[in-house]
Amino acid sequence: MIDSLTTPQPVDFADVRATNLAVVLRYVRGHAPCSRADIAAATGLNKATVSSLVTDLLERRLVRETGLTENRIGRPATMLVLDGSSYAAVGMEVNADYLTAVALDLAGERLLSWRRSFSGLQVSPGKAIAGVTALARRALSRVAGEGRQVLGLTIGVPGLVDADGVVRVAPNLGWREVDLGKQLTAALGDPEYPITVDNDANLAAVAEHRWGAEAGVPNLAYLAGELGVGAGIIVDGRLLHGAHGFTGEIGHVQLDPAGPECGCGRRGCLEALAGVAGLLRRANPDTFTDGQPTDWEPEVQEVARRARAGDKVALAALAEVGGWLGHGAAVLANLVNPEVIILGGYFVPLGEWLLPAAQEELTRRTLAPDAGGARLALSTFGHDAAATGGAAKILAAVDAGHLPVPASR
Amino acid sequence: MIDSLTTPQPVDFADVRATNLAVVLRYVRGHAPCSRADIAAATGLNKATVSSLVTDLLERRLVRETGLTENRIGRPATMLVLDGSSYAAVGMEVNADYLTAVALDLAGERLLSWRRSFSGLQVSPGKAIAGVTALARRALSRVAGEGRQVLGLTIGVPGLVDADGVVRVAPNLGWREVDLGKQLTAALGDPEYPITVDNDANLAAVAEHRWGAEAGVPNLAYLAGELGVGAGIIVDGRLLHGAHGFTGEIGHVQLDPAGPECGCGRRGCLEALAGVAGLLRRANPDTFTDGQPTDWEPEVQEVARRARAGDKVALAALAEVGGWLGHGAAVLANLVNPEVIILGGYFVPLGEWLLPAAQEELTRRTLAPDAGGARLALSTFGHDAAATGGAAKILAAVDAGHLPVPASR
DNA sequence: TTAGTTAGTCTTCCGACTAAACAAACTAGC
DNA sequence: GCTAGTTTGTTTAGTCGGAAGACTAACTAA
Repeated sequence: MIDSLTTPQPVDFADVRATNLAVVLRYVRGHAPCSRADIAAATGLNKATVSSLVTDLLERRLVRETGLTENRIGRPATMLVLDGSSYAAVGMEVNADYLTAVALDLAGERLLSWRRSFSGLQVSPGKAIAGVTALARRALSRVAGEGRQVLGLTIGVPGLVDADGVVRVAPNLGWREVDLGKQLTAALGDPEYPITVDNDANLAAVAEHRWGAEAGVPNLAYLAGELGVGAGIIVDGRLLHGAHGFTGEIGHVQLDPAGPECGCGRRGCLEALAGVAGLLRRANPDTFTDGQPTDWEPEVQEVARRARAGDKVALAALAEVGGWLGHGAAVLANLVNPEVIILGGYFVPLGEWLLPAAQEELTRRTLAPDAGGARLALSTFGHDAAATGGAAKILAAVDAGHLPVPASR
Repeated sequence: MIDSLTTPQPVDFADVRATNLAVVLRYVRGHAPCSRADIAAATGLNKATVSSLVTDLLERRLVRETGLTENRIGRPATMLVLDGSSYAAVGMEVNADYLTAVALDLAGERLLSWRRSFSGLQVSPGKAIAGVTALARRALSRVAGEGRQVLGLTIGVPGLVDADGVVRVAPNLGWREVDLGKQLTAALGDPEYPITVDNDANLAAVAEHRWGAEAGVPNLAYLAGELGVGAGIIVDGRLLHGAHGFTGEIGHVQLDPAGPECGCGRRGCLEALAGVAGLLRRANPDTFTDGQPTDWEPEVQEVARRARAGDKVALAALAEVGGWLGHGAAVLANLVNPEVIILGGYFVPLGEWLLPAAQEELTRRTLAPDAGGARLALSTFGHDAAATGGAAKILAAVDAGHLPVPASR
């Protein structure tokens, strides 16, 4: 169906063409090498129409003929594959500990995946943006050097990002009211392609939705455990943004009024119970100090090592944190009813010990576990989930019909 | 733009026509008496196209010429208004205490609003469905008697309703796995129009979104306080359904592990703290007994009376419940970021005393109250919010392009 | 070599929108 | 009262994109 909920948005032929081009493009993406006849049969479009659409896509270099023909009875088919080579989408992430840049070609092939250490809290927003710009420039010139047209750049930030790309608050970067989108656009010289900013968990959810182990599941949530805890929520195939773009802020939902103190001033927030600091406090009752650890990865690895070795304190800490994680996941499950909740961040390396307790608690707390309960799963992305999601978001826009105009010719 | 996220869904001229018919219809609905020229100017459609579309809508009797012409320079315009008279949408609600039926014409005018007392818990699902069917028949024959074509029937149920219209669990009706949609369809003799089932809070949210005091706000939630507490969530203009249709089940989110016992076996769920029983327990510490009150309205009125008279116990109970209500609303606000949370059910008659504490608590608990905080508001619908929403959902489908085929002629 | 099968293109048609001219119906002003 | 001006809505011609089906191409099988 045609979407027409927002008021005066008439439709004409260009829209029909764009939509059908996108339909064909998506089919080619999803069904690897396929012929025009396949497309016509599957989509219901007329053979002639498919031919015309494919010609258009070939001219735009979005699709390529492999020449290979199958070996069956009848005339052999010229097979089509997605031609990623002419385009690239760039995703980035700013985090307390690192900057990440990922570039994907149109087919989703990873062109580059860079990571640079970075101290978000120790530099001013201006300096941070300079660092981001530098990394973006390198990534952009790399893909441009390969002759690719850049389709867009999306950057993920751990904080509240409004609809205009302004970072309203990012506690773990020390940012308030930073207009990252505008500044980055200016620094990169107002390029043609769109530059957008989004919450990191939102982007990670998009990555999972598109290329993760649970790709294609229309209702999923991504729950990221880092210094903060945030969620990205996809319902009915759409990423939720809400009135101001601040969905999924589950980190400061209070689970236990008698719980440990949280940075926000309250007690027993999910973040305090199941954020990195919450785990490390419990796992290291004697040595833990309350300053936010900038680079917590070694400490998390140490906890994993102890758990593997059977350390009682570590195992108890993991079970308890797992329980709170399940409690938090249950809030998500009850409110937005995802089919699967994908855990990211430090939950992944410790998943082996967190998951059993978390899944049990989650199941206990969902109203109809047999019918509506959510599964927990571990993210298969590494540190580049959000950056990959940023690139994925751009490719999703192409799939939705915003085809790039042919660059040369 | 044309919506094409779900995979193979090509578009042709019929879709273009349907979309543009809907565009014109929505414009007429929103801009009361207006001329063809107005529509063309506002939508960007060509005057000739608008004429053609309007002719089509006139034939379908969705729109009517008022004949009235404005008194300005130039040729007078023939004004168009929505013609509700040929169609009707029926919404119903099954509740623990009553059955409701509402019929609206296409313009949203209320054709009937009936309420029948009913004891959900004291009759079998079969008997209950017989009662629903009887009321539905009366409503349907009434609107049919007025010469109206029925566009659809939607029925709201306080419980988990899956995507197929099966009521999986409805604690306050004592239902499990009741295929209400199928049974009602059969009982009404497989009519042409769609018969659907949805959660009552979901439907109430639709009603608010369409005709409430906050109509048109694209991000809103409806929080219903009855025996249970449930939410309907609209994000970016769409009602959330989730993987199984079980969104908004906030009633058994635990806010206080040390709180009062809840029917679900845990402690301190929002429902136990801020459901009707939770309030009455606190307001009547001496006389309250724990059986679920079937008809709680008189008792709520009594609490209101006492509050008005300055009764300390009642005021303290209301302040405390208001606080928990704000806490629950904050969970909603942090997860799905609505602009406004509309309170329904018993929260309305007691809103005067609940709101201050609730709003304060909500504001305290949202991460960026200045930027993303949600407002609380009271529903302006009475008992027929869900039923009205059921009818509204059908009219929304018409607005989205599912135009009825012309009945006669 | 011929029959059968499948792929893809070509041609014709139709439906829906645009553009621009035009007819209709009014007001304003001399 | 007549003309000029203005606005509405229809008519006509033209364009675009998809559907249907004939047709060509290229192969397998026997």
